[in-house]
Amino acid sequence: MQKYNHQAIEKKWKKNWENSAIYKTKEVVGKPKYYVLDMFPYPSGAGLHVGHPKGYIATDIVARMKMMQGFNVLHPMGWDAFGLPAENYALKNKVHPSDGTAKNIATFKKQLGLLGFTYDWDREVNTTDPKYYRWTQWIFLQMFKKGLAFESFAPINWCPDCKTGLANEDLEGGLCERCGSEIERKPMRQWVLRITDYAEKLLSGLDTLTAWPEHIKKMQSDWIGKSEGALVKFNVIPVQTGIRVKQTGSPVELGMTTLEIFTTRPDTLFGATYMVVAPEHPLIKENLEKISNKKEVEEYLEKAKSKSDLERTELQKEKTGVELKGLKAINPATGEEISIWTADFVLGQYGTGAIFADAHDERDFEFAKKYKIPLKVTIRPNDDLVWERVKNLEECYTGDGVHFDSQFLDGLFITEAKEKIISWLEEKGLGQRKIQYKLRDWVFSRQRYWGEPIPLINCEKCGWVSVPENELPLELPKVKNYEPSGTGESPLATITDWVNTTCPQCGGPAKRETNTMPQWAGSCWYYLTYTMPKDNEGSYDWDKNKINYWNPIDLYVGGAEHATRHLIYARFWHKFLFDIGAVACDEPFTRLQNVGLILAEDGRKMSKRWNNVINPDEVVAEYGADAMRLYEMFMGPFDQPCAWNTKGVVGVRRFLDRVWALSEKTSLIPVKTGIQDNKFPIKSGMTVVLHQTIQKVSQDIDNLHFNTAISSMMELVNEMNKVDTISKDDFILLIKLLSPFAPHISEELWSGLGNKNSIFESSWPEFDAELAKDSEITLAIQVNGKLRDTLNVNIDINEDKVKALVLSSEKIKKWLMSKEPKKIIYIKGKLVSIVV
RNA sequence: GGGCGAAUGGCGGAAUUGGUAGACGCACAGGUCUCAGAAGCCUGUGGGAGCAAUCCCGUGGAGGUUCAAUUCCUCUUUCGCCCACCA
Repeated sequence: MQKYNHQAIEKKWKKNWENSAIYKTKEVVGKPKYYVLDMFPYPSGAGLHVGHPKGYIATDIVARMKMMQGFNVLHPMGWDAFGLPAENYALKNKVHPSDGTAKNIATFKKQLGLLGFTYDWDREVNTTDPKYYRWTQWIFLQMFKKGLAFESFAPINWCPDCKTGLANEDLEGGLCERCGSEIERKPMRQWVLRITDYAEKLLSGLDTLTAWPEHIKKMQSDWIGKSEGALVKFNVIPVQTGIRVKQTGSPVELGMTTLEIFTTRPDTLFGATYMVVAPEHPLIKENLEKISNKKEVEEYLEKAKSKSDLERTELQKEKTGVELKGLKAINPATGEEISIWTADFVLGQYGTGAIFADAHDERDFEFAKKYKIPLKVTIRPNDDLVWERVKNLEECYTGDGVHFDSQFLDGLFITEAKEKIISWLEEKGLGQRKIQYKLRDWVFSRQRYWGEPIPLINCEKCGWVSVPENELPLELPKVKNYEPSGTGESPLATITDWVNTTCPQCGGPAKRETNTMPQWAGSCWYYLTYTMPKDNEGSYDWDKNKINYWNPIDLYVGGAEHATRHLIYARFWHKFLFDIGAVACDEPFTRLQNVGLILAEDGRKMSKRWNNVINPDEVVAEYGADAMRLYEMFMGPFDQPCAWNTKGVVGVRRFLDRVWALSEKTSLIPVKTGIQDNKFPIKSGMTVVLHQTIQKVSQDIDNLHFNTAISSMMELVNEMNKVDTISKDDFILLIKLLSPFAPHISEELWSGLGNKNSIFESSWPEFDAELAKDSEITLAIQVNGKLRDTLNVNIDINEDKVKALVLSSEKIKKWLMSKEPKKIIYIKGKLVSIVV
């Protein structure tokens, strides 16, 4: 018997699999389909470290089991190669992004190849391939046609380091998610996608995603941030040195304007004692001359403007603001005049950029205390002690209670009061019901080179016109200088012969849009491409039959960091495609699983910076791809972060060595009949534990509990090691269970048993509940809740017999101390509990 | 500040409609093999007491429910992740 030589075996089978094309995606009629997908990587210059393949190993295991279970399996891989990381890498290493990307893809592909995945490389996609982004552009044009893509000049997030505008989702606490620079707000011309039109669908769709982790759904619904409330109009009037201007003439003549606010608590309107507008609110600019402390206000605005977003959030402990003297608002419910303030804790971009303030909101309460603005309590808490403090304005009460001093709301609790006042506002024309979302529209253009060109043309006469669909793809021109200009113009703007074109509508002179799409564009729909057929030139066909055959994805695996970006964006695009009839399902990912990060041995993230990166190539060379695959699945729960430990690889390698050695024990035992269809009429000594393992491993793979699947196989192997011989049938079952995890060694052992086909063309072992049943079980016997004895009995024993046996046990007699048991509890197959 | 999740031996972790805590692996110790070492194999391995049988304690901490709690409830500590003035 030769020693297990992983290098020779893995090389042999990789080559063999390539030649036999067993991983080509099949669409056999009558078989169910299973589409299992990883979030595709962007091919960075650093190559893979051992953390990257964890998710890929998991999907590969699922894919292989599903294949053996008789599914048509689609398990593809591709490259998300546009965007800032690829471009920054290229700039740093002085290579053209397209050359750098091609090189990195080759490295990634080689590294993935070492691990023996089942990818069908005929279906590989690359987002930077014009044949691919032809359809990215096409989808964008459909959105443009439907008014979902629009030009905006509003201030956006600008990263001075990356020299580009960014979406809200690209920020982390006011910093650029990519480079950590402080973000500025800069007014710029932008293309924006109206994702907010889909806010409600994106939110309600979450309820249908029963196979998604709850915390991811929670993150998405928080990000969408739905609030139900009302818009309320306040009249604003000028006052002169405290004396109101006499009310004669029309409101307009009086200089009266209205200030609209959004609130989720319209029921506190009777207690509104002041208002606050954001520093950028137009009310200030429009009424500047009427403001008596104009100078003070202007100084405050100047200060607020110079504060970055980061400062604004960091300085949140202390709220600042200034009153707009000379202006007053009229509380529409009470008719009282109330003061108006500006403060930067009110955000210009949310709601209407203005609020009314009352005693039942923490921030309003705090601000009023600081600036000694009067407050009026209108809700009485149930608890008298709390009420005492609330009444004296010592505590802000935000909970439910009975309204008072609120006219027709008196005596009502919050929910009823809200309903009633909204009806009243609507009746009087003072306001209306309103649903507000935190989700912002998606800033979709980047002032960078390495992205999909936005296929629009600006004509002096016709305005923005689509590039005709039959002219797609609009290819990204090759340029020498692709560094970002920093002026807010894309590097493409300098290529005049590309920019200057003619209008497709009127034929007149026109200019191309020079901004490109963001990194996230290509990943919004790539999973559809894997299912689209290609013609001889490699062009994709939007073949609805094929797309709708494979989609939606049955299992999608990737990192939790994509919860609020890729996964929201992709759902948005998919829902749009559904609405225009381009796809048949309205959610793209039926089931989602998160991969837990693999940390370095020192517990930190693997990074060049810490010099703690482990390269998979070396692990594969020393211990084998099978050991590496097995270890990454064995190290802990799949969705939990876990530190790498090379000693652990040694452990699973020993396990593989033991499996290898086991094959020796099988050589003299003939194969029983019926092996091919997994029927085992003869019970061997191993049958019970074997069938328990079949059940456990099959269920665990379905649930992605790989660590316990592996430990149960280890237990089986330990059992097999205890006996002198094992039947070939039993051994075959073991290697079939092992094969999705460790494909190379399993294939070698399978072929060593004389099989001519691949183990992955054989069928998955079927679990037989009858065969998995133990005939004898161990009962635990407790006295007063403490374990005092165990009892081996036949599985079919009846209750009376058990009780008699228990009471006759010497150990138990000792603990009963000749007292009469008060109660005897028998849990069938588990335990007997005696109470004295 | 808010939300979500977690806490089990020296380490990674297992155990859920509440039912024998510590499976499996690592590490460690003893043995075997060897001239010797490595590897492999066998045995042991939560803490404490005892020659032993056996007993006591034990799942971050404090209570509670129960015949029985790692599991359920209340409070609390620590850590991780996400969001962060969203009216």
